[in-house]
Amino acid sequence: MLSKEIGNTDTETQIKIAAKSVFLKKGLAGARMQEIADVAGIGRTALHYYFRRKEQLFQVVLKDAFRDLAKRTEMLHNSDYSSLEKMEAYVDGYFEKALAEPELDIFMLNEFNNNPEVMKDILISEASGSPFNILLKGIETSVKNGEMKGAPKQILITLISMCVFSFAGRGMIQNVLFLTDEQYMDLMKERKIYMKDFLKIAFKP
Amino acid sequence: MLSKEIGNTDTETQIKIAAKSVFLKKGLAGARMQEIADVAGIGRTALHYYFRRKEQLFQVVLKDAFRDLAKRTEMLHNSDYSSLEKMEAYVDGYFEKALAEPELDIFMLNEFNNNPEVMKDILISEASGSPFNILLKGIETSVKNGEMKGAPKQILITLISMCVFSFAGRGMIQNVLFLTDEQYMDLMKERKIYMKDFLKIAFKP
DNA sequence: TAATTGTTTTACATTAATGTCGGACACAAA
DNA sequence: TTTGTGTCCGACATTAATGTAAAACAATTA
Repeated sequence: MLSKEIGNTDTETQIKIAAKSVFLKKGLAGARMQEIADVAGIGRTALHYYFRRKEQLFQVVLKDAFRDLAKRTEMLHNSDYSSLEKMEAYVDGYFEKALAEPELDIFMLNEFNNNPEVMKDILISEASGSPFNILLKGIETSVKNGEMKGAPKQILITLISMCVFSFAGRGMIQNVLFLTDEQYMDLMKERKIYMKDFLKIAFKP
Repeated sequence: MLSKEIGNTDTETQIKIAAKSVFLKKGLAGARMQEIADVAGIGRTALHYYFRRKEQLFQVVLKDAFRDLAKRTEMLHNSDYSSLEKMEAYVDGYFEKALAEPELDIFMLNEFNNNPEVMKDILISEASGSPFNILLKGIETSVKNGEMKGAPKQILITLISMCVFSFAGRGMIQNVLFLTDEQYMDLMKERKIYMKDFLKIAFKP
């Protein structure tokens, strides 16, 4: 009775957490309702009671995940940093979140490729507006002001590449450089510092 | 006797081509034997005749795909370019291949994450040795010589990021920048030029 | 032509996963 | 106590995908 109240973790959020972890690892097609139920610690039919179909559950998880990703750049709103400072802040925010949940990156990358229409819907429905566009606008004005050099879109892609790939490419990186999980994590912490330095000089006019 | 003839121009390679295209789009779990058979223009059971099980077919496709990826850096062997020249050559080779088959990147990225052991096996079994290590060695000596600045591993990851993400992140890029397929392709052609320029200055001491 | 080999198809068995339905159970309000 | 509500489970029903065995077919070669 009280157990239910205290553990603010009611079944529904338990399920969402479980589903997220399974979907991140296996993708939509690879995920099994049974496994999600197991992870959530409930019966499979109870799972269906909350989310009638797998697709439905997936949509919910996807939207949440996207919101998480978007949060990584939340700090950029209303900020009056310069563009370079914004980039630094972006990197900081990004790496902080990503170090805690490295699987999210590859998942989002896949979703953007697999059902772009869905992602487009989500992008539109999120009032906040795409965080990337904020960055792009900033970069564009910086280039005009002569603070930065290069084609704005290319600069943006370079920045995103370096952030996203660092985590989405985890398997590749570890395999190629023969790194343990700890070594990888350490390398990423180092990379956060490295990138902030790098960006400062790389786009200097 | 000669029935088999040179070059399996026949069903078997037809199957491999079909399987590759389906696996690239849907992944292992999402792919259906029926669909592969359809694409190959044969019956589903004939497919089983050639490759008894889906897993087996997948392995074959995966190895071939990896070989393709590795080929992108083939030119670096035995070359006596400087490290920067090697990077340029790498970018050239990479973009050339990737522009022709953009889906390969996200596929490989996923495979490295999903079954790293398999990828490790492939890496080892390929006598050529990991192409990335050739790059890394080159970068390391360049840094020692004072031709380049920065931690070698970070430089390598930056380079790979920029190549791989450009194509693996296609969905994300198109969605965020509102690009049609043509516009995306054009942007990538532009990016190839941009990157070669960029790399030259970005790592200068 | 008959035998041999290799290929494809038909028809089926098996397995696995999803989704649904009726009830069981706990708790709360009347 | 009864009635109602929300939650969860067991037992199906359904569907879909995989894999296999045996027959049909085609092409080649003795």
